Amino acid sequence: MKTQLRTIKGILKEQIAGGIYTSQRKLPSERELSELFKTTRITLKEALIALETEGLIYREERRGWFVSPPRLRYNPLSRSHFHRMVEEQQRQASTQVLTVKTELASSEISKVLQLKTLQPIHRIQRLRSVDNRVVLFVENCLISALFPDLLHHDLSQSLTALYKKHYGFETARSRFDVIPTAAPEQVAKALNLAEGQQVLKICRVNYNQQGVVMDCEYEYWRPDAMMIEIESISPHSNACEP
Amino acid sequence: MKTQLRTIKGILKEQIAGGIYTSQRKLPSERELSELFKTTRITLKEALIALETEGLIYREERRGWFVSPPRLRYNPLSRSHFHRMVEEQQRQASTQVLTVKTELASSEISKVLQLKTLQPIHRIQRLRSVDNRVVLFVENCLISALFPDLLHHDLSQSLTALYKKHYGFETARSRFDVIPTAAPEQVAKALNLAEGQQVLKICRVNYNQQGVVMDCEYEYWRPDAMMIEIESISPHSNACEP
DNA sequence: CATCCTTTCTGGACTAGGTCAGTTTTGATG
DNA sequence: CATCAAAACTGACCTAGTCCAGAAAGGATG
Repeated sequence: MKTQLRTIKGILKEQIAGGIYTSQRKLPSERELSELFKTTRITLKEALIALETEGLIYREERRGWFVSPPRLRYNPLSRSHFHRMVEEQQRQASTQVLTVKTELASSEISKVLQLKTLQPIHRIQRLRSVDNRVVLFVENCLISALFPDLLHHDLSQSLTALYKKHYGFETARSRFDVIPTAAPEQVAKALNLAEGQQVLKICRVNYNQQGVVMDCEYEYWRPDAMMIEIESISPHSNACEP
Repeated sequence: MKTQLRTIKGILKEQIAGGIYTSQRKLPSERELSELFKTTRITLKEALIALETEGLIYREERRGWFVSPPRLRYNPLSRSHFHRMVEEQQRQASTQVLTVKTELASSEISKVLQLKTLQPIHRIQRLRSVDNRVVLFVENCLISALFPDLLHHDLSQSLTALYKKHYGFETARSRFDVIPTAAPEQVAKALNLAEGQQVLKICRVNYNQQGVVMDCEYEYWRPDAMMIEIESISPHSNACEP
C-alpha cells in the first residue's frame, strides 16, 4: 500500500467486508468520504470505481453507492428459467415488461435468426430484478409466424415456459456468446447505470426440437450481480446413459 | 449527443472504425487529444475509459492507448488447447512461463481440489499472447502426487497435452465459473494493466476419466481481447449418436 | 390524508492546473 | 557501430474547485 488510492481502497474494502454499511447497504456520499479521507472527490471516485469494477459496490445514478449483494449463480446451459433459478438460490425474482413491438426484422436480426425472407418479428424488452434490485435487461426477438397471438399472453413470466405450454416448442439446443462490454444508452438507463459503464452481454440463439431457430435473446447483466457457472459434460463421459 | 463526453466518444469511435489509427494502432497521447478536443485531460480520459470498457481500445501502462484487435472467440467447453484455438482463428499464439512453484495447498485450493489431507501442489503461472499482445494470465494448480516430474517438461506448451501424453490423463469433465472483476495486483502487472482495471476471471476445475479432480486453473483475460462462445447440446437432442 | 412545491442532497460533468514513475528516443561517447 | 546516460514523452496520480440535473425529503396546502 503506497499510493493514496490503494490506501483508500484497502480501508473501504475492509469496512465493507466488516459489514459496517450493512444497515442501509449505502455508503456515505462521495463528498463525505472525500472529506473523511482528506482527498478530492476525483481521487475518491477513482477508488469507488475500482471497487465497483471488482464487484464489491455499485452505484445508482444520483442516488448513491451501495454494497453489492452476493452474486447470483447463473447457468445459461440449464433450461431452468429465471424465476426458478433465482428462487432456488433463496432470492426473490421479479420481471417487468418494458416494451413490446412487432416490426420487420433488421438485417442483423435476420442474419442471426437465419431468415431468408423479410419477416415480421416480435421484440420484447424486459427488466428483471433480484431482491428488488434491477440486474438484467433482456430483449427477445422471435419470429412472429411461429408464435401467433403470443403478445396476448402474460409476458412477465418465462417465455420458455410459454413456448412450451402454448406452442409445443422446447429449446433443444442453444448457442450463446458472452461479451464484456459497455452498456448502450437505453440499457444503461433501464439498469440505472451511468452510460458507458461495464455490463456483461450475453447473446443467445435457441433452436427447437426440429433444429429450427426459434428466437434470439440479448441479455445485459449488471456485472457485479452475477457469475456464470457451467458444468460441462464431455462426449467421453457417460452422460448419455439414462 | 449532448454532453462533451458523448461528442468526444462519438468522434473517436468514428475515427477508430474508419481506420485512421491503423498504421500504428496507437492513438495520440492524452495531452494531445485533450488539446485537439479543447477539454481537460480528466474529461478526455473518461471518454477513453468508456471506449476501453466497450472493448474498442486498450491501454498499456505509461505506453499509450491502442486500438483493440478483433476479439478472440473462446470456447471453454472445447478440449482444443490455447495454441490450436488461436491458430484456427488465423492468429499467432505464444506462451511464456512466469513462475513455477511447489508448495503446500492453501485452504482455498484444498477445497477446490477436494483434498482431504495437507498435500503439496504445483503452481504454474503463465502469460499467453495473441499476435504478440499479452491477453491472458493463467495459473494452474495441480496435485503434485498425480504428476511426478511434471516440472521437468516444457511448460510453455499445452498442459492438457502434457497430461495426456505423459500421464494418460484426459479431461473428461470440467466445471467453470466466469466472473467479471478487477485485476489483482500481480495480474495487472503481468497483463500490463493499471491496477483495478477490469478483467474476466475464469476458474475451472478439471476431472479425469475416473472422475477425480486433476487440477484447477485461474484465467484472467483482458476483457476486450475475447468473447466466450458456447454451443450447448441438450440431453433432448441426438448428440450422443455417432 | 394525498398532492404539490420547495429545499436539500446526490452523483454527473467539467475546468485548470501540478507531480511522479516508468518508457522511449536521442545523442554523445567509446 | 554499439553502449549508455540524459532528455523527452507517456499515463498514473493528485489538488481544488464550479455548475448541473435528477432523487429524496420536508413542509405547506387543499
